[in-house]
Amino acid sequence: MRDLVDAIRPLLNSVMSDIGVQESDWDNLLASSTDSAFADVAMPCHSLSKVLRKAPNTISDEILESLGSTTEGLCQVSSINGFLNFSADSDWLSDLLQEALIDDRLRVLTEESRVIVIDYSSPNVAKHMHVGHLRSTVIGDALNRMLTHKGHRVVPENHIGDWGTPFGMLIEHLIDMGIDSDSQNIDLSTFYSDARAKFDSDSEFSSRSRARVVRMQSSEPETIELWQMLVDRSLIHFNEVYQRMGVLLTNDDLAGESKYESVLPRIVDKLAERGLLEESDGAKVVYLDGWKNREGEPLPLIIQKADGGYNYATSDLACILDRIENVGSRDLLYIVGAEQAQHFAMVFEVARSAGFMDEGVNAIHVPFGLVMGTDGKKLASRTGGAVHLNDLLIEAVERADAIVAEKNPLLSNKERAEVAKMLGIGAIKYADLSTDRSNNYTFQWEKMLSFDGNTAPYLQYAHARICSIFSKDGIDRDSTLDAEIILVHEREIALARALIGYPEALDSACSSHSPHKLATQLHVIAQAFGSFYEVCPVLNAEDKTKISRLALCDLTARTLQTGLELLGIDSPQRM
RNA sequence: GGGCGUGUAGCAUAGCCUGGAUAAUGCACUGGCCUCCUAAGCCAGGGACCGCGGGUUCGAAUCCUGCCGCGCCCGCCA
Repeated sequence: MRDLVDAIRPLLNSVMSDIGVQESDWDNLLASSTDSAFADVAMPCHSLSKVLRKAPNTISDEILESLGSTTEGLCQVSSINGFLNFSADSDWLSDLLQEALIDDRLRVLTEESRVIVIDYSSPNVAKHMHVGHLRSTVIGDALNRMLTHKGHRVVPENHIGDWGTPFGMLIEHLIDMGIDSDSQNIDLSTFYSDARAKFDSDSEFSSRSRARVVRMQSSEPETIELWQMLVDRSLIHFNEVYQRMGVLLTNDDLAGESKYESVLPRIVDKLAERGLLEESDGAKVVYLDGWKNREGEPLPLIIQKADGGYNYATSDLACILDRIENVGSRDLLYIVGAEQAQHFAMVFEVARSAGFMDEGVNAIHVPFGLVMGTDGKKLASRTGGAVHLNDLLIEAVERADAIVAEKNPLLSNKERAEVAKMLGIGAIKYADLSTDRSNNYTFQWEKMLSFDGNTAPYLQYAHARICSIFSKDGIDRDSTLDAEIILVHEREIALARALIGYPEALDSACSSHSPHKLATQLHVIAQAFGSFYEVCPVLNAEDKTKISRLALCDLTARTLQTGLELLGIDSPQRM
């Protein structure tokens, strides 16, 4: 109810100064009511009793009287127990809805455009994408869409793991398997583990693997060619998964570790120039105040290993410099699991100390919890290994297909397949995006694919029901744009309240990087619609009411569809 | 041992940043509602010492503090 607060504030301004209360004393008292049963907006006056030396309910009574008729056409005001309660008038609500109706952006404002780099997904070359990449990819994709919608230039960066010591063994393994063979034939599900097993058991293999790393780092053409084969094979896999998931990432967004490899020595030099580097057991490290290891000794951030190799931290520092100097961004988001919180805290601190970023740069680790199985442990396959993301997505669509086939046998095979994809993928994404990302969440097929509750199918169904109203009578959706919205029934008014909360929820979701705040509001809207639709006939209503309700339906559908799209979820017309 | 996160009805969650009234939502449960626009839905009901103890405050799920449980992290992996 941000809009109502904004509308009431100027009215209170003069009243409050008249009774002798400074703006700073009441400014943040005026806010959305904690309980919508009382009011839309409320102002508790208890803290003012110190200033005015009067009882809270006397104060709220006085303010109510002073407001007089100024709130007419805006809201009803009452004074109870020291609270001023403001309830929006239906005319004011309908004015806002009509604004939204003719607005492609549904009253969502754009912000002053910033360049925002979002680092997400980050799978590893030569490995299958697995469930560990799910949340980063889904949350990152949603934030990408949401922030772009708010008017920012989002630069997605997929920091794939395509460099480092494991590539020695991977390349040698590729050679062993026959380099002439088509890279299409590389089986990513076993490639890495096969190579690792040989590396651990075969000393001849491990020694040539180590030699291969050196050749790779000196950019020996033959080695790079083999490396590129592995990368290319993996990109085909990544893109297959991304396409199936419907996320925005493409090859243009790749910013793998190999991209930064050549500038790492420069990073070391810069840190040395700043006097930050120290030597410890042959490694070059930075010690930061306040960080201690298990033994209580100073904990370093390792910049260069004793063997001369580099770590993830160094690559991250190079990334920061690149993003600020070359991409021109001052907003860096890292959609990475919560377990890496310490790593990022240290990296950001070093980057600041080294002058890579000043205080005005927002480098933010956006952490998330684990995906748990129903056994309460980190989700794993039956054999204990990581669950392949592709398999998960395929299963989601298969399960959705079976449900749709049962619920709506009339759909053609083609349409059912399309709907199943939207429902299945939507269900997985929504399950992830509808709760606070910092919680661990339990992966449950039945729950996420249920048509009841706070799920993607429930929201999609609400949308599809509205579409079917329009198609039933062959009514053009755009025909309602100039409709007069008349809110009479309490459930029409409840739906209106839900709808005007959309822009606010989106803004809140963006500023806190918490997509669930948008998801929660969409669920409120879908619920309010379901409740409205049950008792408010649309097509069978009289002229003006019918047009008004059609407009309300259209606005609801557009809000659900747009909101879901911002979460990366499609809304079928029929299901 | 230190750090980060988390704990809210049987279960899953929102609310915590920025304190406000009878703690909200979903699943499950109980009962009701289809000759009428998708019942894949809707309505009603029961169910919570908001982990525990202190503190601050007129007022604490929310802020501070101490415990407890759970998860994760704590030097050459990423």
